[in-house]
Amino acid sequence: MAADIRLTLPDGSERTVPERTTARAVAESIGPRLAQAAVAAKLDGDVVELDRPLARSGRFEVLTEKNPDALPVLRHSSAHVLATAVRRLFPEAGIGFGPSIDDGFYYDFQVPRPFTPEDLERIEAEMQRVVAGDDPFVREEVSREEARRRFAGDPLKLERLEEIPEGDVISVYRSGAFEDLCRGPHVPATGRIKHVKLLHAAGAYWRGDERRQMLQRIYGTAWFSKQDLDAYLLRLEEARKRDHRVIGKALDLFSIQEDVGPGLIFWHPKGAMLQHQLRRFVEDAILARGYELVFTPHITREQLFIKSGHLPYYEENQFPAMAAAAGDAEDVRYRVKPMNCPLHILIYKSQQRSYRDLPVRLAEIANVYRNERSGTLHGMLRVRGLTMDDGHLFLRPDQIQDEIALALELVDFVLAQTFGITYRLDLATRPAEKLGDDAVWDQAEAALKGALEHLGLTYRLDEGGGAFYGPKIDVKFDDAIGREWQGATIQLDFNLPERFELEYTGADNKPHRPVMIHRAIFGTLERFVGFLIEHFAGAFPLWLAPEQVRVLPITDAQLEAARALHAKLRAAGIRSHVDERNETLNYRIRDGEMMKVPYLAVMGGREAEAGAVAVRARGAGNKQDVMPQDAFVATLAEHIRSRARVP
RNA sequence: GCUGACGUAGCUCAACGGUAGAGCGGCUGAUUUGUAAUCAGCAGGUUGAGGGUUCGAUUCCCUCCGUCAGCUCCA
Repeated sequence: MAADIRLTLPDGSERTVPERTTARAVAESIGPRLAQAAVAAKLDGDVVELDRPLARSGRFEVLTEKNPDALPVLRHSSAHVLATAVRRLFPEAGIGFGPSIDDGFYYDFQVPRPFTPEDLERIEAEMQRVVAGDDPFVREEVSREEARRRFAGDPLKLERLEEIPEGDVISVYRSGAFEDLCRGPHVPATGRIKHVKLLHAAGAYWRGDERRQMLQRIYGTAWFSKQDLDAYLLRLEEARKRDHRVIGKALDLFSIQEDVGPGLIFWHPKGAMLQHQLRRFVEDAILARGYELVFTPHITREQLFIKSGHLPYYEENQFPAMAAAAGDAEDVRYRVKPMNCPLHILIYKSQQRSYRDLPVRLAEIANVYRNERSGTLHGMLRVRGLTMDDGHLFLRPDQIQDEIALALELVDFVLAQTFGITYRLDLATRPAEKLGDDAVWDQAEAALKGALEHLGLTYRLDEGGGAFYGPKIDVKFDDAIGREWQGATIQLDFNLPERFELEYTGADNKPHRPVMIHRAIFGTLERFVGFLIEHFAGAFPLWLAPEQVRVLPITDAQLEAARALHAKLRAAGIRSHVDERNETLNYRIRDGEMMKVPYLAVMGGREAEAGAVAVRARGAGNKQDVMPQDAFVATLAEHIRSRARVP
């Protein structure tokens, strides 16, 4: 009666087994050791547990601990073990969701008081007892009525249950005394979870909605081997050393001062040099691409932002209004700008534009201020005083595709070709609170999508992630500990031209409405420099490094020769200084390496006499390169000119 | 903004009801050094701010400010 199904194994061979054979049975038929090592199985890309009867033919694979697809299964099961332990110690705890995430898992609990670090220790110890129990994970399919009965004491689970569409399978997983409404899959038994560690607890809104209750979320990580777990914990520690806040302090790049306020960056001389070089770089790049630089005021009458729609759509991110200026009517108020677009629009509007003039490309590296919520601030990566490398393009509709392509080319030139950064693209569509009609949004979203697809770029869809005035293509990157941030952005806008009644005169001698593109390449200098610090771990390429060469005379006898080399470097535009401190050479080399200076130029008696220099490149250890001073200067000057990624 | 943890010398950290300490860094002196820390001495703190409890508070309690992690929100 049972029909046969055909399973295609990874080696290409086929196996015919009766329908409803379990994955475990198939694994056993392949080999007992494979069955021993099996964690779960995969049928046509879907991960299933070993005891699940197979219902259809397809590509079949046994997942062992070596297979990366097995890790999410382990981690999801670890979340159940966590919940089991919490329920044992805190029987009154309500349960929310407990998924696997990158590198680990979490589980949300509804508890009368938040977990303390001591609670976490107790919970972790209890988890070890759950693991020792080696309870099998048992899957059961139940009716909606039965599920309601079983989760009667768990209001969060009941809420979730009611969202499962009629006709869908409702599955329940039980291990020991713990039962969860869950899709699975799971490892065979709790005993498979050996190398698990709880990391921290924090509040998290139920369903990610800040209007709803806050649950207590416990984060953990789980691995198949102790080595993997230790390696992961070491990786976290190493990442902490790359943190731009740590390096920024160690290399004296920037500070944030309580007297002045959170989210406001002090660029110290070395950090300011980074910003200076980046500004020069991007200004050259955009001037070569037909942009014109502008400068606009930092504060404007509030009326401008009412007209643009920033008030009220963006009001919660703006600083409150300032009083009227001397001589103004009393009801006039000023705002510090959170964006530059309305001001650039006014420059566009300051004269009549012909279709021949378009595209008009205006750019400004401008300071804007946004009233970001206090809990979101993060070093240089999320600040209240932002230095945007902003640009606004005013186009004829027929120029949209080309200009988006040019903007994407510029992004790639700066990020990938210059810095070697790999980035991801998101297409962010209309948000809930938005300006303008859906028809206009349809058009704008289609144009961005068309440009991405025309260029053959892969992208993710960020539903609802657009700006209030238009959809955008965002560039995303990760920080040292894997958090995702947005850098460059290209935004298409049909709304602001409408609100400001922008026009150009067409070939038909009639007025037409231009389209706008808002774009930033770095995003903001704050976030970009913060990211670069982590990307390079403070070891910036030569052209960007605040201090490019440090000249080290071995003894005072070489002081004059060292100063002479320094003068040659300076004359060639190279940022150098002489370390004249009364310390051993070893001490000064160590300091130079720790300060990430690209080249240490050691000047000893032999070199001074020969007009040479002993060059130690950053990170090259004690491998030194003795060369004529002129050759050294010329080589560096060329690397700087070409923005080579050295040393 | 919300939940929790944490704020001690320039930096990294000790001390946890009884006169606040170390290493690094800084300064001074000696040393003149050949590829990742030379030695010695000295200076440096109303323990984030304000209140309270106490004979006595860095330590316990409250409020505020800030930082960190997460959530939410965003370049």
